[in-house]
Formats: sequence, C-alpha cells, structure tokens
Amino acid sequence: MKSQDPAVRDAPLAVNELSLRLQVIVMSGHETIRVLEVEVDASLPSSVQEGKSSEGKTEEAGARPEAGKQQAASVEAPSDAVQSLSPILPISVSLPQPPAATVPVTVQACPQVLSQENLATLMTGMLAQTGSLGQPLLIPISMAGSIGGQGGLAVLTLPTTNVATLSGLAAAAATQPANLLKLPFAGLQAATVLNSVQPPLQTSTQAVFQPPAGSIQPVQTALQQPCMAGLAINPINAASLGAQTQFLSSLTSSPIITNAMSNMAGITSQILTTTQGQVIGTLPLLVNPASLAGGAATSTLPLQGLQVQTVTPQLLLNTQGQIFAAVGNGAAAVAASAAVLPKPAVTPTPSKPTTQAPATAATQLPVVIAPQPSILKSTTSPSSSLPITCGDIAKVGQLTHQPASSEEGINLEEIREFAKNFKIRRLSLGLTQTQVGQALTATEGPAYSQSAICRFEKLDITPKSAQKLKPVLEKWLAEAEHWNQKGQQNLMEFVGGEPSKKRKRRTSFTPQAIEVLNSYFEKNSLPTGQEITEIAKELNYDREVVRVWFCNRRQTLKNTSKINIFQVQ
Amino acid sequence: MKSQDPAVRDAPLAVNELSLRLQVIVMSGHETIRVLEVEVDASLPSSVQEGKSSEGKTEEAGARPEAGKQQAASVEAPSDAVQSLSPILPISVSLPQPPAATVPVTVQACPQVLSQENLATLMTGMLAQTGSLGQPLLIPISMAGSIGGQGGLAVLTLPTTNVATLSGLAAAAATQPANLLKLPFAGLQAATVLNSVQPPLQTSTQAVFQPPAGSIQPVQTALQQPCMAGLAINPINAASLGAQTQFLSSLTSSPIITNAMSNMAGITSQILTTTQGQVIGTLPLLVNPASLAGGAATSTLPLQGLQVQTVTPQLLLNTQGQIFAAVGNGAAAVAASAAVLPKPAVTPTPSKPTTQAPATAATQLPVVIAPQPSILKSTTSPSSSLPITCGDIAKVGQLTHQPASSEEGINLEEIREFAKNFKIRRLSLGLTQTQVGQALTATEGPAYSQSAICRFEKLDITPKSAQKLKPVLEKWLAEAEHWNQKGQQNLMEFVGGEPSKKRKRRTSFTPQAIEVLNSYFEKNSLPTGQEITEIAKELNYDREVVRVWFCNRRQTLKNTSKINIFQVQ
DNA sequence: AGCATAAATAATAA
DNA sequence: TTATTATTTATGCT
Repeated sequence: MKSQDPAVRDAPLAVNELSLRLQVIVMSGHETIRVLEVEVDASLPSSVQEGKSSEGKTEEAGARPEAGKQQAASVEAPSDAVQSLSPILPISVSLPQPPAATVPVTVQACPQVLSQENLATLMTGMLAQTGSLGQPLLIPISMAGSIGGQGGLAVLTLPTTNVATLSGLAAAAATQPANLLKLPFAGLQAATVLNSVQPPLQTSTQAVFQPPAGSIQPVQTALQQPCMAGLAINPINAASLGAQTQFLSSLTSSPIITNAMSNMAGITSQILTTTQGQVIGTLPLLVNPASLAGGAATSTLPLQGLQVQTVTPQLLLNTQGQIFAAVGNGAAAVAASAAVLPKPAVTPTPSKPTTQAPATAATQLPVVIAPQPSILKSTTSPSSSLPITCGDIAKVGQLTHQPASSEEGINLEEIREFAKNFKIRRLSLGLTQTQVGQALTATEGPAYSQSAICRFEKLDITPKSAQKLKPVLEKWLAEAEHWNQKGQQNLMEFVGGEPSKKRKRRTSFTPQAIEVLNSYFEKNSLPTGQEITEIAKELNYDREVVRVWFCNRRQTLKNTSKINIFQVQ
Repeated sequence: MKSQDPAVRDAPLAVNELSLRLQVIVMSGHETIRVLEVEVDASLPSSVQEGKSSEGKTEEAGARPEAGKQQAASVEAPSDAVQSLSPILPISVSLPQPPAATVPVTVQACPQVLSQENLATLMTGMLAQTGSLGQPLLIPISMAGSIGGQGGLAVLTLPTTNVATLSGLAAAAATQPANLLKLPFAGLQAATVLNSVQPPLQTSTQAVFQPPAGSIQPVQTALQQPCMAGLAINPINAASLGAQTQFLSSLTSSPIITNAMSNMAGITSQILTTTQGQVIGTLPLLVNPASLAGGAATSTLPLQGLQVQTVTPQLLLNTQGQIFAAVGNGAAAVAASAAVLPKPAVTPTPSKPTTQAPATAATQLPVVIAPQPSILKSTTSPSSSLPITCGDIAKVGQLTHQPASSEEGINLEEIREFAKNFKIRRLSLGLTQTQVGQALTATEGPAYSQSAICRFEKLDITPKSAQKLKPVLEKWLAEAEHWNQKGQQNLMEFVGGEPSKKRKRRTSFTPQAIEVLNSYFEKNSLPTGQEITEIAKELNYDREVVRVWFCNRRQTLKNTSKINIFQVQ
C-alpha cells in the first residue's frame, strides 16, 4: 500500500478533461440495485441516466431485528490504470426518492489515490430499516462526503440506516423545502492540480433535490442555490498522509421525493470529468412510490440515496474502474416503497452510454442524511488518517455509530476502518473476494471463503470474529501488496497458494453416506466409540466427523421433534 | 386453574349483546404495531376504527438470518373484564392495504370470556417477509377467525411480519373506508344458543374473492354489503366438547386486494357449523398486489385464507381460557405461495361436522391451516379436553403433526395445554414475554429469557425442556396472579425480581484470553489447582471457568488428535 | 442472501 | 477423565 500513494501522487494527471462517464452502482446489501451512468462535464451539470436496475430479492420475514450489525457492500471492479483525470469535479447527486421510506444516504468523497490497477469502489453504510404501519416508513438519507485533494477519489456512499432512527430526520427534512443534497464537490476546479500536493481546492456545489413541482414544493431553484450550507471540502494532500477528509452534511429533502424525481429536468447532476472520462456523479434513485392499493396514495415514501465516488483520474482510466454507489436500505422498506409507485416519472436526461433506466420518482419522504464515519485510510495502519470529518450528524444522529469504538476489548472503530480499508486495498489490487478467499483458504485454512471475505468487508460478522480475522487479512494483504509491487505476475502467483489449516473444512456427506448414517442412527442414536469407529471406517470418513455427525443428528432430532411433538393439529 | 372452568361454564352469559368492541392488535414480531378497535354489531356489519397505533421499532440490519427460529408475538393488552357479549357478532375488519406487500392477517374471533381483569389479545402467526426493490413485497394475508358465543372476546390477530409491510395496511385502513374484511360472522345468529349442546349446524358458505375487475377497483361498496358471503357460525356447545371445527379455505385474490375487497359482494365464504357451534370459515384475504413500480400492476397476489374458529361459549367464559387462532403458515411458504395466485377459484363446499377440510380452492399455494391444538382448557390439568378437532389440513398438510401426545413419559398434551394457558394467563395479567423473562431470569437464573418464554409458548422447544420449564412457569405464574389480586402494583413489584440461578451462562472468552490460555496449555495441559487459580486471576475469569476450559481443551485435543491418528488427512 | 447443518466449544453428567 | 449435551458459529449451497 505504502508505495502506491507516492506513485499516484507523482503520476501526471491530465487535467481539464471535459467529460467523464461514471458508472454508479447502487447496492442494497449484496444486490446491485441499479447502475447508473453519469456523464459529467467539468463545468456543466451532467445528466444522469439510469443504467439498468436489477431487482433486489425480497426476503424473509424473520423480522428479527438483531441490532447492531452493519453491512458493507463490496464491489469487485477490476481495475485498470486510469491515466489522468481532472482532479476535482463537481458532482451532483440527485437523490432518488424512496417511495415509502427515506433512505439514509451517505456521500463520501474518498480521496484516494488508486494505484494503476485500481479502481476502487467502496461501500459503506448499510442499514436496516423498518417501518411501522401507522407511519410511512421513513428512511433517512444521510450523506457523508469526504473528498480528498489530489488525484483523489471521491466516493459517495449512501449508507442508509435504520429507518426508525431516522424518522426524525425525515420529518425534518420534509418540512424543509429545499431538500437537497448539495455536494460540495461541485465547484471544484479542474484546475486543481491532481498531482500536486497542494491542498485541494474546494468548492462546493450543490446537489439539490428539487421537489417536483406538483405536490410539494417546488422548485428547481435549488440548482440556483449554490450550496447547502456548507459542505466545503478541502482536499488536501490527504494522500500523502493517508488521511482522508470527510465531510458530512445532512440535508433534509422535502417530503415528496417522487415529485422531485418527476421533475427530473430540474435536477442537476454534477459531473466529474476526467481525462479518462470517468466521472461519477450520483444520481437520484428512482423509486416508485407504490401506490397504495385502493387508496389515494397518501403515503409518502422513502427514497434512497446514491453514492457517488469520485475517483481520481488515475482511477478513472481504469478499464475496470467502476464506481459504485452503495445504497443501503432495508430491503423491506425499500421494497415496500418500490412496490407502490404510481406513476413514475422518469427524469432521465441525456445519457450517454450504456444502460440506463428511467427514473422513477415520487416520494414524499424525507431525505435524511446521516453522518458517517467515513474515513478511508489508504493504509491500514492506524492513526495517520486525518479524519477531518465534518461530521455533522444531521438530524438523525443515531445512525452514526460513533459509538465508542470498543466493546469487549475490541476496537470496533478500528475494525470498521480496517474493513473499509481492506476492501479498498483489495480492489486496488484488482482482487476479488473470491481470489482472496481462495488464497487465504490455501494459506490459512478453510474459514476464509469468499463468503467470509464478503462478510468481513460488510462487517456482517461478530466483532469477535472480525477481531480474529483482521490480523490474518491484514497480514495477507500486506503480502499481496508486496508482491504486487513486484509486478502483477508476482501477485497472481502469490494468490495461488498453499496449504491450509485452521478450522476443519466443512464435511459434505454424500447422500449415500447420510443414508447409512441415518440407518445407524435409527437403530442407535448414541453409538459407542467403538461403533463410531466402525461406522467411520465403513463410510470412509473421519471418525471425528462421524462422531460429530451423531451429536448434531441428536441435536437436530431434538430440535425438530419439539415441533412435531407439540404440534397438535 | 381448575376451578375456573366450571365457573365459567356456569356463568350466565348474556346473549344478544349488540355491540362488542374489539381491540385488534397487530404485531410484528414482538412489537405492537397497531391497535385497532372494532365495533361490532351483532346484526350489522361493524365498522372498524383505528384505535391507536404504536409504531414499531425499527431495527437493525443485522441481517443475520440465524435459521430456524420462530417468533411469536405477544400482545400486551391489559384487560378489563368484559361482561356479556353477544355470542356471535358480525365483525368486520378492515384490512389496511399493504402498500407493497400483502400481509398475512389472522383474524380470530375468540369467544372468550375474559376475566375481569382481562382483555386478551393474541398473536399468532408470524411471518417474515422481505421485499426487494424491484418487486413489491407480497405478504400474504390470511385470516383465521374463531368466534365464540357468550361474553367472549373476539381477538383478531394480525400477525404481521415485518413492519415495513404493514405500513401499507395502516395507510390503507385509514384511508379506506370501505375496505375491510368482513368476517363471516355477520349473520350469525345470536339466536344460536351458546350453551346448548346441540350438535353444530353446518352450513357452508363460500368465501369467494372476486378479483376486481379493473386493475384496481374501487369502491366502497363494500360497506354496503352486509357480509361477506357467508360465514355463518353456529355456535354450539362446542364448549362442552371442547371441540372445534376448523375450516379453511384459501382463496386467491386478485392482485389488488383492495379492489377485491371492495367487491366484497362477490366473495363467498363457506361456513361450517357444528353442533358445538364451531365454525370455521375461511375467507379470502385481501391482498393488494403491490403495483410494481412503474408498471401496470400486473401481478396478482396471493391471498390468504382465513380461518375462523368458533369457540364454544363455555370456553369463552374461562377467565383464563383464551382462544387463539393460530395461523400457521410457513412464513416463507405462505408468503411465497400467496404471491403466486392468479385467480383463485374458491370452491368451498359445505362441510359437515367436525373436521373438514375446507376447501381451498384454487390456490396454488398452500394455504395452510395449521391445526391447532385449540382446545383451551380452563384448567391446566390434563385430560378433560375433548379435542374434537376437526382438523383438516388444507393444502399444506405438512404443518400438522398430530402427534401422539405422550412421549418419553411426558404428557405432551398437558404441556400444550399449559403453554396455551400460560399465554392466556400471562396476557391476562398484562405481562409481556419480556417481563416474564426478566422476572424469571431474576428469580430462576438465566435460561428464562424472553426468547425462552416465547419458545415455550410456541412450544418451540423440546418436550424435555418444556417439561422442565413448565413447573417453573406454573409456579411463577401462580404467584404473579396471586400478587395481581392484591393489586397491579403488587404484581409489578413482583415482576421486578431477585437473584438468579440455573445453568451458568455460557462464557465467551475473548480472543486475547484464549491466546493466553492456549499458551499455558501448550506449556502444561494439566495445570494444578494452584496454577488454574493463578491463570484465572490473571485473566480475570472465574476459576471454575478456567478449569473447565482446560478440561475441554484436553478433550478437544484428544478428539482431534485421534483423527490424525486414525485417519488420513 | 438464507438455509441446513458441520464444526467448535462451554457446560454438564457420569 | 470421559462422554454428552447445549449453544454458538459459520460453512457450503443454491
């Protein structure tokens, strides 16, 4: 990692690129919800188009809240070197409207210098949300933005949080007319030299949501308005420090997002242009408010946030470099809202490239911006980051976990940062979770599957587990980066590893074996050690494996029997 | 407990009551989402009003599935004594429209006589569902209703799962005047004698859901219509027998349930009458097909069947006796199935006595009616119940297990009854599972968490566990009731308990501690008592815990080493 | 993204 | 000390 920075910094950047095309991927959990492509013009507002949207799956009811976990989405964008880009670009993010809920959106600008092969994308927040009957779900949208100077990458993450929490925000937002998120990015001059270590210029632009004319307010004046209050980002050679500046601002949007969307015309998107023509602009998500059945749709809904990531020019060049926006939203909430949409307004504007999807708009809900702990460190090492977080926790402060980081002796904050960093670094190396998982499985033994990596990055694991995983990942990643310096080839060789250890690989019994085991079980659910040994021999499985099988089988029987036994008819 | 029954039975019942006010509590998980108050008129359709709604909490994203747990919701409605009520009342329930999803609703009429201090409500089904962005969530709504004669209490349970889903409902409900589910109850004659032992009459009605003509249809004609088709309930002295007839039919509704509802007229319901006056009619649920965002709503939705159970009057009288309607559905399964239905044909036909399987006609899904052990005994004592269960298992037969009652010397039937009774009594005391759990944790030690209570009530535990839990709960409950008699204050005081005991809570070692322990283990796997004490002190863990750790560690080593010894790999 | 269940491991019982 | 159980984790699939 270390070496990367310098390189990047030194890399000459082409400035004054005019247009950049960004692909914004909005994710919900692991699903890609939508891909937008944004054309950005350095000086002009860009238009946003929706690329494609893939639907999320719906899930289950468990309704079991279980608090406290965060999810991060990971992206696997292969990267290619990006050459020069304009340093700072104005970006506008339009907020889609959540139909039924407000989605917290976090916008983060990550000033990261990506290595040549990089294209990094980040995901940040997640949130689950729930709505209650009585009220429309409010999914607060929060934006946290950090922007870095130099060939930084701007990442806009729109993590959503719990709806509940946010509700307050939403409400507030609703009231406010000018809802909008203005991103500070706008106004950044291309002039800013990429390489220079000079501090980044900052200009703030506005990302405004305009409410649709109709129902609710009004106006596209937003564009007019310069900035929200103030997200000004001063990019500074964060790269050198490995620090990032974060900026957060939360805004509230007017309630009806939908409307806003429909009035797409009014929406401005900000663009980033890179030499490579990479721009990431956030677009508003389109959510269709679901029309309620039978009723006048009175409900308002949520909406979602996008994440826009600005990548440093270098990054932009990457063939692979994709920018993602991750939108976290509670599935349910989102879905709910989506379902409803009555009339989608699509606001696509000019789009260029590939896919696009229409925009659907209309939402009533509040847009909340939640502050986020978004510091991206370039290095894993602690400290060094300059979290010039402009944390402001918007209305819904709850979301943020600024929580004290440690719990049970585990530095959660540290883990969070590492997880975030890990992803960035992994992506920088152009490695997929699968590759990492396979390599680690080889060197560290099972328990490092792709799933595990995914879960770690999303922090969809317990702190304890994360704590255990962290050093392993850290070490491995450092090695991988080391080899990478010696060339891609070396990296790839490194990735194709060795032995394994640790947790025993989960055994997969053949159907036949299970049949045999079951027949033995029926005869005797508690075989003696001798019997176990024989059975193991017969089936050619490890004795311990067979022993455990019986243990688990007994357990399962007990668990299931409970059900059958009581279930009366 | 014992004494209650008789008392109840003998209790004079007021018949022909004209109005009944029901409190409907919709829960999602453990949260009360909304409380509706329904006014019922014996002869006329009742109107439903929304009482109050409490919002659910939102939760978190944990997203950790953790398979296999079920949730039960409990309601904490304080109760008041309800005196006489008309035996059978028409009840109309309005279904809120789920905006984006269909919500399974279970409506149950419980003819229960509540003790003075009671007002019980129950929760039954649960289901979880999730919606994805692209698609609207489909939450099947099912209704099960049981109605009882005498001063019964009608309990409408709307188990909902995710709150998100419900939002729609609420909204819908609020807005729509007409939509509603009219329960078949209408038309029941008060005339039916409650107490009589005469065999139940049966009539079958049809519950048909008509799909709305248009995509959305309209109308509030629903109200106009008196009743759905026809659930006639003939209460009969089922009580004496303790038998219930269940009827299930599933219907599919057109996509827009709302509409469907509006076209209530067309819907037919089937009715079953029993001597005992048990009738179970299934109703079609109204589901709103969520309109897909941006699209014409093409989807149809699922629907659900209702179950109506009629309870005999006597039962109703039990102070403790509560009638439950449980809607069993595999959460997922139900939901899924529901989602599918194109156009349901309902084919109910008349059924005769006891068991019947309702006709569910066209459903693709399984509407499952879970058989229930619905005999409520007033006493905890075993036997005496006459489960004239008319179990018919609709499509989804899997659910029912009609298990023999005893196993391993454990009287399952007894436990089932107790579990049911426990819930009723708990609710009568106005206590939540959480309160009970906390109180027990205090007095009995861990192992009596809210979850444990929930599982016990749901009998989602092994018979063995239930057997162990039963006496504890029984004793505790008796005490609680004792204190309650002396006033709520006393009860609440009682609930705020003492010490704890029981199984030691599983220790969770920190990674650091494990590291230390392992290092000691490597040096000496069999430390002396002195050493153990020192290690325990150093790590600040209980000495016993450390000792056990070494025991287990040695064991583990042995087990694993055996493997190597015997097997390959 | 969930589920079914293999594996790991704390607590107990014998 | 050994055998089991009770819980918790998390893997392998789909």
